[in-house]
Parts: sequence; C-alpha cells; structure tokens
Amino acid sequence: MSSEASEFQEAVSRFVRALGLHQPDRTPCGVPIPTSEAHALGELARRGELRQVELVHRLRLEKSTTSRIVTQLARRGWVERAPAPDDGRGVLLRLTPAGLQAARQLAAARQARFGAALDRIPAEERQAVLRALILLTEAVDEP
Amino acid sequence: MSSEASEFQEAVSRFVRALGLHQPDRTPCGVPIPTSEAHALGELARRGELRQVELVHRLRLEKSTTSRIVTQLARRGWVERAPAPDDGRGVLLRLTPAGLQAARQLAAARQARFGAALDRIPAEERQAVLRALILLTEAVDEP
DNA sequence: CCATGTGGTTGTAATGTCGAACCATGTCGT
DNA sequence: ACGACATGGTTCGACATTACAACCACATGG
Repeated sequence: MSSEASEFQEAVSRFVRALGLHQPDRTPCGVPIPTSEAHALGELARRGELRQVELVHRLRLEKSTTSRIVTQLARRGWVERAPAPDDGRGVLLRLTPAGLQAARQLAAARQARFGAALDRIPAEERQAVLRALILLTEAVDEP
Repeated sequence: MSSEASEFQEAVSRFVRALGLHQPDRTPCGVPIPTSEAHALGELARRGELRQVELVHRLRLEKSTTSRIVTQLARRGWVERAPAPDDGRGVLLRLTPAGLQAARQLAAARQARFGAALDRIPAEERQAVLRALILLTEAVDEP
C-alpha cells in the first residue's frame, strides 16, 4: 500500500533525526567518538577477534575508510592489529584491555540512553517494538 | 531490563548500518543528494511554507548549517527565500514548482525503497512495525 | 608460473557539520 | 522611550568522515 510506504518514510526520517545521527563526531548517546568508530568497537566487543575485511562488510564502508577507522582505534590504544593466521594478506583485529573497557563504557552510555527511551515505552509493548525493529532491519537490509 | 536495552542497541546499530545512513552525499534511497537536504525538502513539501528557524528545529542542525542547506536548495532552484511577514528577522521558505517536483521524485524513490522493504514484511505485521517505529521515535525523542 | 582476484594502506578530493563572530530585528524592564 | 538582552540569519574557518584511485602483498587457478 502506497500510503503505508509514505508513512514509513516519515517515521524513518523522524527516527533518524530524533536519534541525532547527523552529528559526525558524536554518537547518538553523546559519547564523543564518531558513530562508525563506535560501531566498530561494538562489533569487536561482541566477537573477541575480527578480520578487518569482516569489519568492512559489517560497517558497510570502503576498505580504505575502515582501515583509517582501525588506525584511529589503534591510536586510542583500543585495538591491536595482528597478521591473520590463515591468510598472509589479512589483518586480525583484537580488542586490548583498554578497548574492552572503552566498549563497556560505550555500552553503558547506550544503556543509559536507550534504557531511558525504553522506560517511555509501555512494558508490554517493548517486545513488539524490538521485534519490529529487527524485522524492519532485515527487510531494509535485503537488497 | 538491561538485556532488553542492549538488544535495542544492537538492533538500532544494525538498522542504521543496513539503511546506509553513513554515506554523506547520498540518501538511503540512492538519490544523490545529502540526507539532510532530502529531509529539508521533505519538511518543506509537507507544509508548503516554513520558517527557516522551524527547519532548524525539525532537522536538529545548527542554524549555520541549516542556512547553508537552504542555500544549496535555492541554488538547485528548489526553494525561494522570502522575508517572513510577521517577523522582520525571519526568513520564510517556499518550495518552487521545480522543488515540488523534486520532492515528488524523492518521495517516489523512497517509495520504491521502502515499498520493497515493506513487501518483505508480512502484511499483517506492517501496522505493528510502523506503530513500533513511531513509538520508538517518540521514546528516543523526548529527553 | 603467470594472470587474476582479494585484503590493506596511503594520497587526494569532496562534502557535511559545528562554533564563533557579526548583523538586523524583536522584546522586555525600568 | 531607551538601553540590555534575546532571537533569527549569514559568513568564515576549522575539522572530520567518506569515497575513489593507485599501489603493494599475498592467494588462487589454469
């Protein structure tokens, strides 16, 4: 239904704006690092190690951009580059202890922001909203 | 619940990435204009006229940035600046016919993108997903 | 063993955003 | 009425994120 699609456009626009995603050097949670770096940190925290090329796919960035982001994270002392064991070309990324701590702080900040948001959603709706968001992501993702 | 909040973080991150929102000079729908300009155009299309300061609030940008965006849109021949009738300081923005057409094309592109996404969501879920997105936006917006 | 493809890095350029300085106009208190 | 302050806009300078192209190293397949 076309009216449904335009309502979605609306809703997505508003969501993006409300989230404050246009600010380049600050995450939506207020942490003073770029959003992409935060996402990279998140991916690394979830898995312990990650191939850099995998990060390229997950962040949907160019390999050059990804390389720079990793350099930034390394400069902050949060990740270490190591040669990939099974492929001489590859780079294996690993979180340092400081990086793990930073990831935890970031998670806490997000917790604060999204936790507060969740409090404004009726408890019985939360599961539905989360499910909807996941569904929507899958739907948008699939090219 | 904290596990709920972290699932949300996950879900939001994924959504943002899947949407491709990190590309500065291309909308998620593939239209080759910056996201903020697209949003500005959308706001102007919905209301016919808009005070520039209103755009600042809706886009959540600095007034300087907003001014530049409006200049861009004017350069494209899509909006006209006029003095606000009730306030000598203000600027009233109005869509030109070309701007209206551009807005329609943009809407069509979004329609194509989000329509395709919606098709991948079971029909009986769509209302729930839309509702969830609106709820989530309000929840995130509030602070 | 050469041709081609993949993973990474660096250089270059384009672009989006903010903060500050500045101007014009409105508003409020005395 | 008049000065002090707030509001709406513009311009300028700085900074940051991203992509594309060129290049290198390693892998893979005929």
